[in-house]
Amino acid sequence: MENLKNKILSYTPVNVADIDYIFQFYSKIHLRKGEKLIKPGDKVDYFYYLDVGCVNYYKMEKGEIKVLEFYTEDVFFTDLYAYVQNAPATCFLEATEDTTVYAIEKINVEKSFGKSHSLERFGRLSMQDAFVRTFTRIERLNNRTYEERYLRLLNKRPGLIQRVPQYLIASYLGLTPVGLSKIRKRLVKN
Amino acid sequence: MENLKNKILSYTPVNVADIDYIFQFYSKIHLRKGEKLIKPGDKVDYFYYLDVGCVNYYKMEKGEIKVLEFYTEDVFFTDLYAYVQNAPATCFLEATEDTTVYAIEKINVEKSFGKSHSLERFGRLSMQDAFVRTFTRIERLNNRTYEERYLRLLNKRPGLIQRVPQYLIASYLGLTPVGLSKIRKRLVKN
DNA sequence: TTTAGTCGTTAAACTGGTTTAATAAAAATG
DNA sequence: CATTTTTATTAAACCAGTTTAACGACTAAA
Repeated sequence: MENLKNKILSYTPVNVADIDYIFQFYSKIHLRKGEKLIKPGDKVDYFYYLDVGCVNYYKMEKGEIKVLEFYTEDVFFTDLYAYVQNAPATCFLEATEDTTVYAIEKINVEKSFGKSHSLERFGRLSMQDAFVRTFTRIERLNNRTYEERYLRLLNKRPGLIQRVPQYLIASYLGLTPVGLSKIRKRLVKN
Repeated sequence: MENLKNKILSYTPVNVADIDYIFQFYSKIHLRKGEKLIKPGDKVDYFYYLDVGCVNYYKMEKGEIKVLEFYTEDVFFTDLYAYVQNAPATCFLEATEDTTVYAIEKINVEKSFGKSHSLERFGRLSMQDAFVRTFTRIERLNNRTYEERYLRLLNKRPGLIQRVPQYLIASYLGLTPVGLSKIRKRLVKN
Protein backbone atom coordinates (compact mmCIF):
# COMPACT_ATOMS: atom_id res chain seq x y z
CA MET A 1 0.00 0.00 0.00
CA GLU A 2 3.06 2.20 -0.46
CA ASN A 3 1.51 3.90 -3.49
CA LEU A 4 -1.64 4.72 -1.58
CA LYS A 5 0.37 6.10 1.31
CA ASN A 6 2.38 8.36 -1.00
CA LYS A 7 -0.80 9.48 -2.70
CA ILE A 8 -2.30 10.59 0.61
CA LEU A 9 0.90 12.33 1.65
CA SER A 10 1.04 14.16 -1.68
CA TYR A 11 -1.93 16.20 -0.48
CA THR A 12 -0.96 17.03 3.10
CA PRO A 13 1.28 15.77 5.91
CA VAL A 14 -0.37 13.03 7.96
CA ASN A 15 1.37 11.38 10.89
CA VAL A 16 2.15 7.67 10.85
CA ALA A 17 -0.42 6.80 13.54
CA ASP A 18 -3.24 8.31 11.49
CA ILE A 19 -2.07 6.61 8.31
CA ASP A 20 -1.93 3.31 10.18
CA TYR A 21 -5.35 3.95 11.61
CA ILE A 22 -7.04 4.40 8.23
CA PHE A 23 -4.99 1.61 6.65
CA GLN A 24 -6.51 -0.99 8.99
CA PHE A 25 -9.80 -0.44 7.12
CA TYR A 26 -8.48 -0.93 3.59
CA SER A 27 -8.82 -4.27 1.89
CA LYS A 28 -7.21 -5.35 -1.35
CA ILE A 29 -9.42 -6.45 -4.25
CA HIS A 30 -8.29 -8.23 -7.40
CA LEU A 31 -10.44 -7.92 -10.48
CA ARG A 32 -10.08 -10.00 -13.61
CA LYS A 33 -10.68 -8.30 -16.94
CA GLY A 34 -14.42 -7.77 -17.31
CA GLU A 35 -15.24 -8.13 -13.58
CA LYS A 36 -17.45 -5.46 -12.08
CA LEU A 37 -16.98 -3.60 -8.83
CA ILE A 38 -20.40 -1.95 -9.09
CA LYS A 39 -23.44 -2.42 -11.27
CA PRO A 40 -26.79 -0.56 -11.41
CA GLY A 41 -28.90 -1.14 -8.33
CA ASP A 42 -25.95 -1.91 -6.05
CA LYS A 43 -25.40 -0.10 -2.79
CA VAL A 44 -22.23 1.95 -3.12
CA ASP A 45 -20.54 2.17 0.23
CA TYR A 46 -16.92 1.81 -0.69
CA PHE A 47 -14.38 4.31 -1.84
CA TYR A 48 -11.64 2.89 -4.02
CA TYR A 49 -8.01 3.54 -4.85
CA LEU A 50 -6.73 2.15 -8.13
CA ASP A 51 -3.30 0.61 -7.65
CA VAL A 52 -2.76 -1.21 -10.96
CA GLY A 53 -5.01 -1.70 -13.98
CA CYS A 54 -7.90 0.20 -15.47
CA VAL A 55 -11.55 0.62 -14.53
CA ASN A 56 -14.25 1.84 -16.90
CA TYR A 57 -16.94 4.01 -15.30
CA TYR A 58 -19.94 3.85 -17.64
CA LYS A 59 -23.69 3.64 -17.92
CA MET A 60 -26.02 1.87 -20.32
CA GLU A 61 -28.66 3.96 -22.06
CA LYS A 62 -31.01 2.73 -24.78
CA GLY A 63 -28.76 -0.31 -25.11
CA GLU A 64 -25.74 1.91 -25.67
CA ILE A 65 -22.66 2.23 -23.53
CA LYS A 66 -21.80 5.75 -22.35
CA VAL A 67 -18.31 5.98 -20.91
CA LEU A 68 -17.97 8.64 -18.22
CA GLU A 69 -14.36 8.09 -17.19
CA PHE A 70 -11.43 5.70 -17.26
CA TYR A 71 -9.69 5.31 -13.93
CA THR A 72 -6.08 4.21 -14.14
CA GLU A 73 -3.09 3.94 -11.78
CA ASP A 74 -2.94 6.10 -8.67
CA VAL A 75 -6.40 7.62 -8.57
CA PHE A 76 -9.30 7.55 -6.11
CA PHE A 77 -12.73 6.72 -7.47
CA THR A 78 -16.18 5.36 -6.78
CA ASP A 79 -19.68 6.00 -8.11
CA LEU A 80 -19.63 9.20 -6.10
CA TYR A 81 -23.21 10.30 -6.62
CA ALA A 82 -24.57 7.01 -5.30
CA TYR A 83 -21.92 6.93 -2.57
CA VAL A 84 -22.79 10.39 -1.27
CA GLN A 85 -26.56 10.12 -1.62
CA ASN A 86 -26.79 6.51 -0.41
CA ALA A 87 -28.67 5.93 -3.65
CA PRO A 88 -28.53 2.73 -5.70
CA ALA A 89 -25.87 2.86 -8.39
CA THR A 90 -26.94 3.74 -11.93
CA CYS A 91 -23.52 3.10 -13.40
CA PHE A 92 -21.02 0.31 -13.82
CA LEU A 93 -17.45 0.18 -12.56
CA GLU A 94 -15.77 -2.53 -14.60
CA ALA A 95 -12.16 -3.61 -15.01
CA THR A 96 -10.99 -3.34 -18.62
CA GLU A 97 -7.93 -5.43 -17.72
CA ASP A 98 -6.70 -7.33 -14.66
CA THR A 99 -6.81 -4.75 -11.91
CA THR A 100 -5.94 -4.27 -8.24
CA VAL A 101 -7.78 -1.78 -6.09
CA TYR A 102 -7.87 -0.95 -2.40
CA ALA A 103 -11.32 -0.45 -0.90
CA ILE A 104 -12.49 1.29 2.24
CA GLU A 105 -16.04 1.33 3.54
CA LYS A 106 -17.78 4.70 3.76
CA ILE A 107 -18.43 4.33 7.48
CA ASN A 108 -14.72 3.85 8.05
CA VAL A 109 -13.83 6.82 5.87
CA GLU A 110 -16.05 8.98 8.05
CA LYS A 111 -14.65 7.38 11.20
CA SER A 112 -11.06 8.06 10.11
CA PHE A 113 -11.79 11.60 8.95
CA GLY A 114 -13.64 12.24 12.22
CA LYS A 115 -10.76 10.99 14.29
CA SER A 116 -7.99 12.79 12.44
CA HIS A 117 -8.05 16.42 11.36
CA SER A 118 -5.16 15.74 8.95
CA LEU A 119 -7.03 12.92 7.25
CA GLU A 120 -10.06 15.19 6.94
CA ARG A 121 -7.82 17.74 5.30
CA PHE A 122 -6.51 15.11 2.91
CA GLY A 123 -10.13 14.36 2.08
CA ARG A 124 -10.86 17.99 1.36
CA LEU A 125 -7.77 18.57 -0.76
CA SER A 126 -8.18 15.40 -2.80
CA MET A 127 -11.81 16.32 -3.46
CA GLN A 128 -10.73 19.82 -4.48
CA ASP A 129 -8.22 18.29 -6.86
CA ALA A 130 -10.88 16.02 -8.37
CA PHE A 131 -13.19 19.00 -8.76
CA VAL A 132 -10.61 21.11 -10.57
CA ARG A 133 -9.83 18.27 -12.99
CA THR A 134 -13.50 17.69 -13.70
CA PHE A 135 -14.17 21.35 -14.26
CA THR A 136 -11.41 21.73 -16.81
CA ARG A 137 -12.90 18.76 -18.61
CA ILE A 138 -16.23 20.59 -18.86
CA GLU A 139 -14.43 23.49 -20.44
CA ARG A 140 -13.06 21.18 -23.12
CA LEU A 141 -16.35 19.43 -23.76
CA ASN A 142 -18.02 22.75 -24.50
CA ASN A 143 -15.32 24.53 -26.42
CA ARG A 144 -13.22 21.99 -28.32
CA THR A 145 -13.87 20.01 -31.46
CA TYR A 146 -13.87 16.21 -31.33
CA GLU A 147 -10.56 16.20 -33.15
CA GLU A 148 -8.96 18.48 -30.56
CA ARG A 149 -10.36 16.35 -27.77
CA TYR A 150 -9.01 13.16 -29.32
CA LEU A 151 -5.56 14.66 -29.81
CA ARG A 152 -5.55 15.93 -26.27
CA LEU A 153 -6.47 12.51 -24.93
CA LEU A 154 -3.61 10.93 -26.90
CA ASN A 155 -1.31 13.51 -25.41
CA LYS A 156 -2.52 13.64 -21.82
CA ARG A 157 -3.14 9.96 -21.31
CA PRO A 158 -0.57 8.21 -23.46
CA GLY A 159 -1.08 4.47 -23.48
CA LEU A 160 -4.80 4.64 -22.78
CA ILE A 161 -5.58 4.08 -26.46
CA GLN A 162 -3.59 0.84 -26.41
CA ARG A 163 -5.22 -0.39 -23.19
CA VAL A 164 -8.83 0.26 -24.07
CA PRO A 165 -10.82 -0.66 -27.20
CA GLN A 166 -11.44 2.20 -29.57
CA TYR A 167 -15.22 2.14 -29.34
CA LEU A 168 -14.92 2.91 -25.62
CA ILE A 169 -12.56 5.80 -26.37
CA ALA A 170 -15.13 7.04 -28.89
CA SER A 171 -17.87 6.89 -26.29
CA TYR A 172 -15.70 8.72 -23.75
CA LEU A 173 -15.13 11.48 -26.30
CA GLY A 174 -18.86 11.66 -26.97
CA LEU A 175 -18.86 10.31 -30.50
CA THR A 176 -19.61 7.08 -32.37
CA PRO A 177 -17.01 4.47 -33.38
CA VAL A 178 -17.60 5.49 -36.98
CA GLY A 179 -17.02 9.13 -36.15
CA LEU A 180 -13.74 8.42 -34.36
CA SER A 181 -12.57 6.25 -37.24
CA LYS A 182 -13.16 9.12 -39.65
CA ILE A 183 -11.23 11.52 -37.44
CA ARG A 184 -8.30 9.11 -37.25
CA LYS A 185 -8.31 8.72 -41.02
CA ARG A 186 -8.33 12.49 -41.47
CA LEU A 187 -5.38 12.81 -39.09
CA VAL A 188 -3.08 10.31 -40.82
CA LYS A 189 -3.73 12.02 -44.16
CA ASN A 190 -2.32 15.27 -42.74
CA MET B 1 -24.59 36.75 6.62
CA GLU B 2 -27.46 34.55 7.79
CA ASN B 3 -27.66 32.85 4.39
CA LEU B 4 -23.98 32.03 4.44
CA LYS B 5 -24.25 30.65 7.97
CA ASN B 6 -27.15 28.39 6.99
CA LYS B 7 -25.26 27.27 3.92
CA ILE B 8 -22.29 26.17 6.02
CA LEU B 9 -24.52 24.43 8.54
CA SER B 10 -26.33 22.59 5.75
CA TYR B 11 -23.16 20.56 5.28
CA THR B 12 -22.19 19.73 8.87
CA PRO B 13 -22.68 21.02 12.43
CA VAL B 14 -20.22 23.75 13.35
CA ASN B 15 -20.25 25.43 16.76
CA VAL B 16 -20.92 29.14 17.10
CA ALA B 17 -17.38 30.01 18.10
CA ASP B 18 -15.96 28.49 14.93
CA ILE B 19 -18.60 30.18 12.76
CA ASP B 20 -17.77 33.49 14.43
CA TYR B 21 -14.09 32.84 13.92
CA ILE B 22 -14.34 32.37 10.16
CA PHE B 23 -16.91 35.16 9.83
CA GLN B 24 -14.42 37.76 11.06
CA PHE B 25 -12.56 37.23 7.80
CA TYR B 26 -15.47 37.69 5.42
CA SER B 27 -16.06 41.02 3.75
CA LYS B 28 -19.08 42.10 1.78
CA ILE B 29 -18.65 43.19 -1.83
CA HIS B 30 -21.24 44.97 -3.97
CA LEU B 31 -20.94 44.66 -7.72
CA ARG B 32 -22.86 46.74 -10.25
CA LYS B 33 -24.00 45.05 -13.43
CA GLY B 34 -20.97 44.52 -15.64
CA GLU B 35 -18.39 44.87 -12.83
CA LYS B 36 -15.69 42.21 -12.65
CA LEU B 37 -14.45 40.34 -9.61
CA ILE B 38 -11.64 38.68 -11.57
CA LYS B 39 -10.13 39.15 -15.00
CA PRO B 40 -7.32 37.30 -16.81
CA GLY B 41 -3.93 37.88 -15.23
CA ASP B 42 -5.32 38.64 -11.78
CA LYS B 43 -4.12 36.85 -8.68
CA VAL B 44 -7.03 34.80 -7.35
CA ASP B 45 -6.77 34.57 -3.60
CA TYR B 46 -10.37 34.95 -2.56
CA PHE B 47 -13.13 32.43 -2.23
CA TYR B 48 -16.62 33.86 -2.75
CA TYR B 49 -20.15 33.21 -1.60
CA LEU B 50 -22.93 34.59 -3.78
CA ASP B 51 -25.65 36.13 -1.64
CA VAL B 52 -27.78 37.94 -4.22
CA GLY B 53 -27.38 38.44 -7.95
CA CYS B 54 -25.65 36.52 -10.69
CA VAL B 55 -22.04 36.11 -11.77
CA ASN B 56 -20.91 34.90 -15.17
CA TYR B 57 -17.77 32.73 -15.15
CA TYR B 58 -16.36 32.88 -18.68
CA LYS B 59 -13.30 33.10 -20.85
CA MET B 60 -12.52 34.84 -24.11
CA GLU B 61 -11.13 32.74 -26.93
CA LYS B 62 -10.48 33.97 -30.48
CA GLY B 63 -12.59 37.00 -29.63
CA GLU B 64 -15.48 34.78 -28.56
CA ILE B 65 -17.03 34.48 -25.16
CA LYS B 66 -17.17 30.98 -23.69
CA VAL B 67 -19.43 30.75 -20.67
CA LEU B 68 -18.36 28.09 -18.18
CA GLU B 69 -20.94 28.63 -15.45
CA PHE B 70 -23.51 31.03 -14.05
CA TYR B 71 -23.31 31.43 -10.29
CA THR B 72 -26.53 32.53 -8.62
CA GLU B 73 -27.91 32.80 -5.09
CA ASP B 74 -26.46 30.65 -2.31
CA VAL B 75 -23.43 29.11 -3.98
CA PHE B 76 -19.70 29.20 -3.35
CA PHE B 77 -17.41 30.03 -6.25
CA THR B 78 -14.10 31.38 -7.43
CA ASP B 79 -11.77 30.72 -10.35
CA LEU B 80 -10.78 27.54 -8.57
CA TYR B 81 -7.96 26.44 -10.83
CA ALA B 82 -6.12 29.72 -10.40
CA TYR B 83 -7.00 29.82 -6.69
CA VAL B 84 -5.60 26.35 -6.02
CA GLN B 85 -2.52 26.63 -8.23
CA ASN B 86 -1.72 30.24 -7.31
CA ALA B 87 -1.75 30.83 -11.06
CA PRO B 88 -2.90 34.00 -12.77
CA ALA B 89 -6.57 33.88 -13.74
CA THR B 90 -7.43 32.99 -17.32
CA CYS B 91 -11.13 33.64 -16.86
CA PHE B 92 -13.51 36.42 -15.96
CA LEU B 93 -15.95 36.56 -13.06
CA GLU B 94 -18.43 39.28 -13.96
CA ALA B 95 -21.75 40.35 -12.49
CA THR B 96 -24.59 40.07 -15.01
CA GLU B 97 -26.78 42.16 -12.67
CA ASP B 98 -26.28 44.06 -9.42
CA THR B 99 -24.78 41.48 -7.10
CA THR B 100 -23.67 41.02 -3.49
CA VAL B 101 -20.99 38.51 -2.57
CA TYR B 102 -19.03 37.69 0.56
CA ALA B 103 -15.31 37.20 0.11
CA ILE B 104 -12.69 35.47 2.21
CA GLU B 105 -8.98 35.42 1.55
CA LYS B 106 -7.36 32.06 0.85
CA ILE B 107 -4.90 32.44 3.74
CA ASN B 108 -7.83 32.94 6.10
CA VAL B 109 -9.69 29.95 4.69
CA GLU B 110 -6.67 27.80 5.45
CA LYS B 111 -6.28 29.41 8.87
CA SER B 112 -9.92 28.72 9.75
CA PHE B 113 -9.88 25.18 8.39
CA GLY B 114 -6.63 24.56 10.28
CA LYS B 115 -8.07 25.81 13.53
CA SER B 116 -11.41 24.00 13.35
CA HIS B 117 -11.87 20.39 12.40
CA SER B 118 -15.60 21.05 11.78
CA LEU B 119 -14.84 23.86 9.35
CA GLU B 120 -12.38 21.59 7.58
CA ARG B 121 -15.15 19.02 7.29
CA PHE B 122 -17.49 21.66 5.90
CA GLY B 123 -14.78 22.40 3.33
CA ARG B 124 -14.53 18.75 2.36
CA LEU B 125 -18.26 18.19 2.09
CA SER B 126 -18.95 21.35 0.12
CA MET B 127 -16.15 20.43 -2.28
CA GLN B 128 -17.60 16.92 -2.61
CA ASP B 129 -20.97 18.45 -3.38
CA ALA B 130 -19.45 20.70 -6.04
CA PHE B 131 -17.66 17.73 -7.54
CA VAL B 132 -20.80 15.62 -7.78
CA ARG B 133 -22.71 18.45 -9.49
CA THR B 134 -19.92 19.05 -11.96
CA PHE B 135 -19.59 15.37 -12.76
CA THR B 136 -23.27 14.99 -13.55
CA ARG B 137 -22.90 17.95 -15.90
CA ILE B 138 -20.16 16.12 -17.78
CA GLU B 139 -22.52 13.22 -18.23
CA ARG B 140 -25.05 15.54 -19.84
CA LEU B 141 -22.51 17.27 -22.08
CA ASN B 142 -21.45 13.94 -23.54
CA ASN B 143 -24.77 12.17 -23.79
CA ARG B 144 -27.54 14.69 -24.38
CA THR B 145 -28.59 16.67 -27.43
CA TYR B 146 -28.53 20.46 -27.33
CA GLU B 147 -32.31 20.45 -27.22
CA GLU B 148 -32.36 18.19 -24.16
CA ARG B 149 -29.75 20.34 -22.49
CA TYR B 150 -31.70 23.53 -23.15
CA LEU B 151 -34.92 22.01 -21.79
CA ARG B 152 -33.13 20.75 -18.74
CA LEU B 153 -31.66 24.19 -18.09
CA LEU B 154 -35.14 25.76 -18.32
CA ASN B 155 -36.34 23.18 -15.85
CA LYS B 156 -33.46 23.07 -13.38
CA ARG B 157 -32.69 26.77 -13.28
CA PRO B 158 -36.01 28.50 -13.83
CA GLY B 159 -35.59 32.23 -14.13
CA LEU B 160 -32.02 32.07 -15.41
CA ILE B 161 -33.22 32.62 -18.99
CA GLN B 162 -34.94 35.85 -17.92
CA ARG B 163 -31.90 37.09 -16.01
CA VAL B 164 -29.24 36.45 -18.60
CA PRO B 165 -29.09 37.37 -22.31
CA GLN B 166 -29.78 34.51 -24.65
CA TYR B 167 -26.41 34.57 -26.38
CA LEU B 168 -24.78 33.80 -23.02
CA ILE B 169 -27.17 30.91 -22.46
CA ALA B 170 -26.24 29.65 -25.93
CA SER B 171 -22.56 29.83 -25.08
CA TYR B 172 -23.13 28.02 -21.78
CA LEU B 173 -24.92 25.23 -23.67
CA GLY B 174 -22.04 25.03 -26.13
CA LEU B 175 -23.83 26.38 -29.19
CA THR B 176 -24.15 29.59 -31.21
CA PRO B 177 -26.92 32.20 -30.76
CA VAL B 178 -28.26 31.16 -34.16
CA GLY B 179 -28.30 27.52 -33.11
CA LEU B 180 -30.22 28.24 -29.91
CA SER B 181 -32.71 30.39 -31.80
CA LYS B 182 -33.42 27.50 -34.18
CA ILE B 183 -33.93 25.10 -31.28
CA ARG B 184 -36.36 27.50 -29.62
CA LYS B 185 -38.28 27.86 -32.88
CA ARG B 186 -38.48 24.10 -33.25
CA LEU B 187 -39.81 23.79 -29.71
CA VAL B 188 -42.68 26.29 -30.03
CA LYS B 189 -43.81 24.52 -33.21
CA ASN B 190 -44.31 21.30 -31.26
C1' DT C 1 -36.03 62.32 -30.19
C1' DT C 2 -32.80 60.98 -33.09
C1' DT C 3 -28.87 57.95 -33.43
C1' DA C 4 -25.93 54.22 -32.54
C1' DG C 5 -25.34 49.91 -30.57
C1' DT C 6 -27.06 45.42 -28.91
C1' DC C 7 -29.78 41.36 -29.27
C1' DG C 8 -32.68 37.76 -31.29
C1' DT C 9 -34.53 35.79 -35.55
C1' DT C 10 -34.40 34.18 -40.15
C1' DA C 11 -32.51 32.38 -44.54
C1' DA C 12 -29.07 30.02 -47.46
C1' DA C 13 -25.06 27.48 -48.04
C1' DC C 14 -22.11 24.53 -45.78
C1' DT C 15 -19.90 20.93 -42.68
C1' DG C 16 -18.67 17.56 -39.37
C1' DG C 17 -20.84 14.66 -37.40
C1' DT C 18 -24.70 10.32 -37.37
C1' DT C 19 -27.02 6.15 -39.09
C1' DT C 20 -27.13 2.02 -41.48
C1' DA C 21 -24.97 -1.56 -43.65
C1' DA C 22 -21.27 -4.21 -45.63
C1' DT C 23 -16.68 -5.92 -45.07
C1' DA C 24 -12.25 -6.84 -43.23
C1' DA C 25 -9.29 -7.84 -39.39
C1' DA C 26 -8.42 -9.36 -34.85
C1' DA C 27 -9.46 -11.81 -30.70
C1' DA C 28 -11.79 -15.22 -27.97
C1' DT C 29 -13.57 -19.85 -27.60
C1' DG C 30 -14.61 -24.89 -28.01
C1' DC D 1 -6.86 -24.54 -35.19
C1' DA D 2 -11.24 -23.76 -36.99
C1' DT D 3 -15.13 -21.22 -35.77
C1' DT D 4 -17.52 -17.63 -33.78
C1' DT D 5 -17.61 -13.17 -31.95
C1' DT D 6 -15.93 -8.72 -31.44
C1' DT D 7 -13.82 -4.63 -33.21
C1' DA D 8 -12.40 -1.18 -36.73
C1' DT D 9 -13.00 0.70 -41.31
C1' DT D 10 -15.39 2.36 -45.25
C1' DA D 11 -19.21 4.16 -48.05
C1' DA D 12 -23.63 6.51 -48.85
C1' DA D 13 -27.42 9.06 -47.34
C1' DC D 14 -28.76 12.11 -43.96
C1' DC D 15 -29.13 15.76 -40.41
C1' DA D 16 -28.36 19.01 -36.60
C1' DG D 17 -25.54 22.08 -36.05
C1' DT D 18 -22.32 26.34 -38.02
C1' DT D 19 -21.22 30.52 -40.70
C1' DT D 20 -22.37 34.62 -42.84
C1' DA D 21 -25.34 38.14 -43.64
C1' DA D 22 -29.53 40.78 -43.49
C1' DC D 23 -33.30 42.62 -40.81
C1' DG D 24 -36.21 44.29 -37.08
C1' DA D 25 -36.88 45.27 -32.14
C1' DC D 26 -35.26 47.06 -28.19
C1' DT D 27 -32.00 50.02 -25.31
C1' DA D 28 -28.85 53.58 -24.15
C1' DA D 29 -26.73 57.82 -25.03
C1' DA D 30 -26.31 62.39 -26.87
